[in-house]
Amino acid sequence: MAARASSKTSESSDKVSVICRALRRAIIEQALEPGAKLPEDALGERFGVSRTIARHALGQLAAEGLVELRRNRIAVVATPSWQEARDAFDIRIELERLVVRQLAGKLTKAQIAELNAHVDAEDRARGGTDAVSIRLATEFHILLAHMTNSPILVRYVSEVAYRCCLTLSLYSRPHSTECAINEHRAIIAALAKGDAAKVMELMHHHLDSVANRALVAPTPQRGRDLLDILAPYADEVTSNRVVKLPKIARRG
Amino acid sequence: MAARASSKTSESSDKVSVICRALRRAIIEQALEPGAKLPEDALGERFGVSRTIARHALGQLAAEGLVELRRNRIAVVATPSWQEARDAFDIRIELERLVVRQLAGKLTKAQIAELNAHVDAEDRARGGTDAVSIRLATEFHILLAHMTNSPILVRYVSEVAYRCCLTLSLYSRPHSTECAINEHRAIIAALAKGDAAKVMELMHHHLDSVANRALVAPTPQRGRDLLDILAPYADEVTSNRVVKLPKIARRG
DNA sequence: AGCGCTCCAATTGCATGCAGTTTGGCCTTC
DNA sequence: GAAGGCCAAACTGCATGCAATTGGAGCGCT
Repeated sequence: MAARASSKTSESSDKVSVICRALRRAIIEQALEPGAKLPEDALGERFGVSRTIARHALGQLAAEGLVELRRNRIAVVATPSWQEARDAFDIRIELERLVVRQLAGKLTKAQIAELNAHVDAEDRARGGTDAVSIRLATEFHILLAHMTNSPILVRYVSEVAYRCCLTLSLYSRPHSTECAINEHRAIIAALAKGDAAKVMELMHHHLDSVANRALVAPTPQRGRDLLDILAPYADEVTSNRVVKLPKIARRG
Repeated sequence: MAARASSKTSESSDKVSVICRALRRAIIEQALEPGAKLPEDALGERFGVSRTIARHALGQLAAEGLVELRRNRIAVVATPSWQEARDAFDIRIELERLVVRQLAGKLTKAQIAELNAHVDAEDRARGGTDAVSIRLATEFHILLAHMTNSPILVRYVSEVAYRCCLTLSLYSRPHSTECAINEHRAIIAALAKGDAAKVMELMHHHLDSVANRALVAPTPQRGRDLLDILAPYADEVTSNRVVKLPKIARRG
């Protein structure tokens, strides 16, 4: 029997949603790097909509954590700190353990075939760019979440997976995706077999190793924002009076 | 040592954010029941802003799952199905186990005092309305999440806790909050003692029992939307051709 | 050069206006 | 009296316009 009865969860076809999807994809494929500016005007013009719509889309993406919004400032693609990246992975591990726990032994043959087909696609994409491989790997996890047919779970897994994607582009060294693909296959096998404990363990290990491979170390030099680095020092000052520094250069 | 260095995570003071906060609170205190209509005009007038802003706020709340938005239709306070409510609690259990796992043994004396003070407040509020008790209980959990100082975790725990709040107002029988308060105290004690496994178990049991006390059973009668009830039946029909019924009366 | 100042283009925050869609009542018809 | 069609009011989807804020170029001073 299928994990649950099917139901639609796709986003509506508002102009706002269209822009959200486009930006989301651009971000996770690293066409837009973390820190990239996203002026409302430019987005509106690019997508043929008014600034109102672009603004609304940015609001949605900010709610998902993909975009940072500060009052009266240009929106930028989010630049998670190393710690936030690690936190995201920790949350992701728990959520996806829940996913596979619900799914173990409950998948139809068709669903298993769909999963295998996806991993095949990942395999074929191994020659391509890293960005595509990462996107496909992420989509595998989202596909799993969809099969639980819990819209809330889908939403959270998707969001946190996208965030992880984002951090991979920030902190990851060019990494081989082969073992990840094998781990995907192992997860499918354990799901089919119905061994919940085993598949939870597999998923945990899989995500943990992806995180460890990517988040090499708290390398404060690489892509970190100066203010983040100084934050712990500033915290020791009375929070109102900010330390006066000789012109802090923020990354453009 | 504190769980982590402190940092601000509060929402900005946009008009949009103000409206979001107000609506969120109104919803979780059941001033706005699930299904209540939220026309943009009315909200704008009530809060002294334009429809644009009200609309944006509704978009944010929809992203949090507190509001349902359908194209060209009046926004309504979300009406989660029983299954969605159960899913929300399942996710919440995992997230909050993560919270206490990170917090066990890492709290400062000041933080423990803050937690105790909050539970004292819960105690004092026992005479008041159920809505206030539920809100305070929820805020205890959010306070815990804040102490991890992981913004992502705070966001997810808050969201899912609010959603649970919402479902409590839908499905819960008037329930006594006393045992919940005692469980909160037990969690604080275990956190102070630093017994991670124990406190995870406590949190799991606490949330599970809240869920079980509230989500008594798949009672299709109470507050459920007629279309939800009929959904499983409709699923057995070819999905395109909808069963013709003699004028379905939706809850107004 | 390096630092501080002023001013203007770029950009956001928000309200309003118009067009298209839905809703709910009324009227006709059976 | 019930079913169905019609129409106005209500409401949303979206673009545009205006005021306020920002940040960076240019300029003078040390």
